Amino acid sequence: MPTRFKGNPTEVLALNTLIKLSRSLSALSALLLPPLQKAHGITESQLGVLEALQHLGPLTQGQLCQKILRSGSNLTTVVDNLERGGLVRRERDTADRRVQVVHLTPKGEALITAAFPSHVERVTRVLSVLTLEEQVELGRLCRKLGTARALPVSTLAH
Amino acid sequence: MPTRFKGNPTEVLALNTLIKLSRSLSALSALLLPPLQKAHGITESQLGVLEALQHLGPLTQGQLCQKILRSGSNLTTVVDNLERGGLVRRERDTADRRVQVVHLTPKGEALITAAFPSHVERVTRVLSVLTLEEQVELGRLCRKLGTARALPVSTLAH
DNA sequence: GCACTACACTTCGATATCGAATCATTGGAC
DNA sequence: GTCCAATGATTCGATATCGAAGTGTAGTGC
Repeated sequence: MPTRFKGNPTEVLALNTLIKLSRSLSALSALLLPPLQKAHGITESQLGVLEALQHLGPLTQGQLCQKILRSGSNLTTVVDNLERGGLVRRERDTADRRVQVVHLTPKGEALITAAFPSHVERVTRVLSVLTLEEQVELGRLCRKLGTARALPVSTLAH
Repeated sequence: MPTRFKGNPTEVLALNTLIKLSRSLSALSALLLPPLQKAHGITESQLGVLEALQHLGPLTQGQLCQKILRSGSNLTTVVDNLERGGLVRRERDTADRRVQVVHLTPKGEALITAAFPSHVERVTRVLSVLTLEEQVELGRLCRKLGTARALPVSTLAH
């Protein structure tokens, strides 16, 4: 499974770590998303949007971009699909007419209320292959990784 | 950033751990993929296929599916795009005519040879926000997570 | 040698995802 | 008031990704 790349040990470690990270998330997604799709007909991104709206109230599309870490153009598509399914509605902000505020509809509210608990249960069940301490440590490492920045090219020259 | 979900602590921990895992990978992808795209015009999946072919030699599409953990239909698309770009070619297996063997072309070989070292360097640089020990531990936790299985529904009833 | 099952891959229709270009609106400079 | 730069969202064209259904080939049982 690990890379066959012949590099120095630090490079091999970094590559293999990234591969494991990527594969673990793929594996989790394969376990968690089909039930959402089959039982409620929604995707991961749609769940993210619905959950944010339920817990935080109506949000602008820009705010939703922040929440689900996707591009603006992607968010337009996801909200389009949710709107077509009658789960959310857009409302133009009267103060700033560039802004679209996204609201949960009663149907969307009902769906997320029905879908989220069992999703949480599945997540908890799947993550339970790690002890609670391991989950904390994994979270810490991921959080630290998330702070990585692309260094300026000049630093390549050292 | 963490979920607003009001559940028991175990559920909240599991959800937050998953969110951090997902966000860390998104953050890494945002750093690593644009350079690949800009400098060489290839995507992450295409890199995965080209790298596998370079290190392992010609592979069937089924074998490539195993390597990059994607569905067969997706692999068809990715190989289609690589083939259109002249980076790989398909060759029908003479012994079993159902099988397509994917080969690197000289152009593909040149591209992956040019692209991979700088990619590895970027990966190493970005992962270096973690110590080597932390990378090892992160890899171990991810590996363990990847062994998670969906439990049968009956186990929900305890 | 025929039928049937299994397997490798492709096709199809859908959603996700991005970046670049575009559109509409806002708010500031003047 | 007019121009202009910035901002929020959409559109466009591309690739990725899936599952379901379809195609063609292999191999098995009889």
